[in-house]
Amino acid sequence: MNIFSQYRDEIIAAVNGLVAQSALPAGLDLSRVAVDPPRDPSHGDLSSNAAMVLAKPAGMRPRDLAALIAARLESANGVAAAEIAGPGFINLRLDAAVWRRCLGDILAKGAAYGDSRVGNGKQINVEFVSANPTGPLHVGHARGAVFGDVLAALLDKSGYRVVREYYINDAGEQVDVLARSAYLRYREALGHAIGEIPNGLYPGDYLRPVGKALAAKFGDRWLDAPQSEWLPVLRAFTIDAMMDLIRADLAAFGIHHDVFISERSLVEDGRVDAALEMLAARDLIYRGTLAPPKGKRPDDWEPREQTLFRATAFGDEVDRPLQKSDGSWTYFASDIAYHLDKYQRGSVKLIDVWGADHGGYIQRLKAATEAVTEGKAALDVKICQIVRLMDKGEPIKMSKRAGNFVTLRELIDEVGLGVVRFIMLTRSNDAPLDFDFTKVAEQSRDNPVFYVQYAHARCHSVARMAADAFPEITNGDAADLDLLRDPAEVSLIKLLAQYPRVIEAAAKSHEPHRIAYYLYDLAAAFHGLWTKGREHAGLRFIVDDNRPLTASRLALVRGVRIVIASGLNLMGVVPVEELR
RNA sequence: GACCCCGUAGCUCAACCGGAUAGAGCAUCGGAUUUCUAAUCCGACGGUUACAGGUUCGAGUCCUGUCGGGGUCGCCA
Repeated sequence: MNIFSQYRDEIIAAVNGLVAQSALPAGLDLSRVAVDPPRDPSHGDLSSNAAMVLAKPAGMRPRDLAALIAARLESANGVAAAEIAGPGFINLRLDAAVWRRCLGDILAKGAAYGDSRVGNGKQINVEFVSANPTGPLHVGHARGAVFGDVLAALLDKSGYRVVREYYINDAGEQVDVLARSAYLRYREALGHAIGEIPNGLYPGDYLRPVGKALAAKFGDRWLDAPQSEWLPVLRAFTIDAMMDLIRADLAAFGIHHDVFISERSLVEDGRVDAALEMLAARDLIYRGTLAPPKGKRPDDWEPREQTLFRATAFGDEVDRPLQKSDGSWTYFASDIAYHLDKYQRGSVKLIDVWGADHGGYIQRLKAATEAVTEGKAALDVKICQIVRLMDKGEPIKMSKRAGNFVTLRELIDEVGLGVVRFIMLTRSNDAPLDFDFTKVAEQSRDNPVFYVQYAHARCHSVARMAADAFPEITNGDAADLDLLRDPAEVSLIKLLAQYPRVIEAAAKSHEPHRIAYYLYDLAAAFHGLWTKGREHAGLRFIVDDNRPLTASRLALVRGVRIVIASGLNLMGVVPVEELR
């Protein structure tokens, strides 16, 4: 039950009633009618802009229209008052009983509270991580990994059929570099001195075990063989090893993908050719020469004729190359085939989660997706800005070249899985994020993970204490929610009632960080009520000589616990019951 | 030079498809502790939402331009 959409329906019913009376013209566009919680509590419980957005098409003054709608709402179920305010807002005040029913609903639904059907069973494909199979995951991947995973969870909860997907970039130059790097480690494993790893190859130690495994499997078979012979073999072997590494990292990070797709397999199965033929048949591919970039021109610029996709026909800046000079496909070409493939497997909504450095690539892939699916699939690309690792407010210097970059595994071991995941969602995805090792280990209010976990633990603590005071009270007790009358209690329930709306909005806007902010607010409200009980004994959750009141307050605490646990679970963070 | 993201309190950031008096935390100052875990809470201070125009009943949010920070820029992914 989403109280906001429920009363939005009431308002629309009221408008339709006025249309039926011919008080309003038919055919009004109701899509902009919204029902929101007002910022200022004196504006009631729910606030709607209906009269303001409908005034012009209805040919009325906003406040006059608001009066008509409000008059009809007065008699709506659960409405205590419908007032007109400001330029034409309709403010609804609800019966206290409505809020108590909300709490009852939360308790009844438990973990299913907040589920919705807005996705209507539609299949949606979320592609995330998709790190090159050239090494273990590092902090740079962590943010996109959490973002994609939680977005997928959010869409799942909102009634979509979610496909979580990882695209393996195993067809380009990078994996050849990887194979040559592994070859050196293979020589090393066979006792040959290899010296410094040459510039441009992967220096990481993680390739040493691969070298040993290659030596164990092939002996000295490739030692004096030409590169053309060993490269494909070593490449396949090493990619497999890297993907094993990455899958293990993902598992340690609590992430599961439903589908892993190999770029190479798309090329080898002729899927790229097929996709490009579809475009060619519609005259969207041609041979041509691109103009050099304006302003800063690369030193070695010379005009070249290339195979180009007509991206400009779909809103991109320039047409984009599909083929390298050696005849192989560019990454872009196989990506076109890949996105067509996602569509053909049943997803009309596609989401890609990328790092900020790929921002310049969005337009062309949206253009290509539109072209190759003939406008039937919509691609949304979410960009995650960089994570700056800090310690005590000072940036930590990292360089891949020196091999001292922080792996995802090290990060998890150092601060814990839940902390990493939560912190990654404490910023909007398109803002850079500071990850401070000192701060996230702190147990204080400016560490949101701790703060929210503490609220959850407190809920459990109260339940434990209550079990001592009233051994006979159980979770199954039918609590009389009418006893929850303190304004602070009621406003806590109102906050709980917003949860389904937060989930829906986060899912719709593809912004999982909203859960983190909501949970922080909820935790603050709960801590506040808790402290009130210290100051006024009558507001304690456990009231020694009043069993019925204690039972109803425990029900409220249970509601808080359910919602915090639900939000944390969505974020992939395990709610803790104790913090000691 | 072009394109994308960002610019909100001293600092780090929110602001729900455009809504009413722009909100939190930190910092600063002042309070609350015989505890259902004070690892917490309450209050005060703090704003020309970078700047200039525009759209409209209404703009931090949308459009145009300027300035500043970051990212990207023909066969890397």
